[in-house]
Amino acid sequence: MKAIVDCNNFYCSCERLFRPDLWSKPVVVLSNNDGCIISRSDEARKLGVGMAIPYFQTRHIIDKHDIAVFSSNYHLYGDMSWRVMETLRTLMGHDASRVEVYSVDEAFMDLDHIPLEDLPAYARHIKYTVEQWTGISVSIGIAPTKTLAKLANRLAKKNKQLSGCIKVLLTEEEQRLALQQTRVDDLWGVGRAYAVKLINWGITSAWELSNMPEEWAHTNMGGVTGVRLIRELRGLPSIEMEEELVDKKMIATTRMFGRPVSEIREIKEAVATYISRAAEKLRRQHSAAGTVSVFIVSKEQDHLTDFKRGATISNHTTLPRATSLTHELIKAATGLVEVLYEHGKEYKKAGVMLSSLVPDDSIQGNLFAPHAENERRGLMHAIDNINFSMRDDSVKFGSSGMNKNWKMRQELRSSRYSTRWEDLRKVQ
DNA sequence: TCTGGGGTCCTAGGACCC
DNA sequence: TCTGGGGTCCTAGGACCC
Repeated sequence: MKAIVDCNNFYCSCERLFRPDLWSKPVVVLSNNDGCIISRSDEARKLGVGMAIPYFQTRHIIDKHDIAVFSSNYHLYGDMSWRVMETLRTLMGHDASRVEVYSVDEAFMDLDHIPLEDLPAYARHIKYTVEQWTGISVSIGIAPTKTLAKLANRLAKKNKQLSGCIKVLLTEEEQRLALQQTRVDDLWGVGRAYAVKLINWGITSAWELSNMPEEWAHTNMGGVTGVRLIRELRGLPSIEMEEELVDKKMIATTRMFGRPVSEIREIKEAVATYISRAAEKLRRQHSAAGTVSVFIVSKEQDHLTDFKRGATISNHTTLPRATSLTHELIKAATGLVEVLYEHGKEYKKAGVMLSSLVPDDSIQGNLFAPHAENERRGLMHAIDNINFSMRDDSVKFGSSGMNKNWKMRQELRSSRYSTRWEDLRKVQ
């Protein structure tokens, strides 16, 4: 059997850990640039604050009820996430194949070693332990497949009082009932596009979908993906646990600007900054990139109605040789900016992508490379170490700019309680 | 005025080869 | 006049996830 363990309102829970005064108060956390609501406490949800809604649109509710608002604080969430996952790994005897970290606030667990009749009690044990050790409350769904476990988890969250945040689907009868209670558009693996199709075909419940033939799913729901979904709903495991720590195949850094930008110098600064960040991620997994891509999005008049479909233009460069050196990547990327940039336009967003990743086998120093290059590699390493230990961009390249007027807004960020000495809570 | 960021997997179709 | 078939690799784009 598989379990999914999911932290309740994760970002809000993290913020509350260090603010006991907010423990039963409504709280929300905003996306980068203070754009959208990306986490809300149960109290905030009950007051009518929507998920993924722009901050300014829900501002009237927030002000009226004096809801606590935080900009996102990823240092804090990343650290708390690590603590939760370590707890789960400890419970599994550090058997790496039994815990798959699925996202910052979710993990799948393989519970095949626990007798079926013990699973409800074992789920309570997991929940209790995580809450004791980290202060974060979790919901747990358990079922024969990942997809059914996700579905169980959803049902557990829907009625926390009744379920105690735990739902276990052991028997076929329990699974059938759960499928009948779930709409297709609430399934893991069914997004907006398929939901519209399915409902047009008259398939509205997960139960109905599970009874469709596999060939039909192959034709109409993205080939093997659709077949796997249907098999999973029927209790046949088709999406296996994944090994941890697989290297990324693509690394991206993209951001909205804090205000519209029209000067090429500023766009280059931003792109150089994003490349520096992406190159750090690249070196952390000991990879080198063979392709650099850049995109910029201009500010269109109709962005209010259709803001996602902005006028995005992008281009990429294949490097003569894969590299992990920041300055080489910056050179390629700023070159692309010159190709893409149009004088007189205003831009609201830019991003970089590193792909065609290969192992950086020259990390130890390449015998045939010029001496100067090995020195630069040493410098990269030193910069990464300093930036990591300071948990900030203490050292950076001149081309990334010093003023950064284009930088995103983050006006309401909490302290980095758990990762910076100067932000540690003081006990009087 | 104000709408996030970072990924993965899969398929179709074109280019190219024999 | 007559113009195959099958394989591989790559890319773009669509769909999904949190």
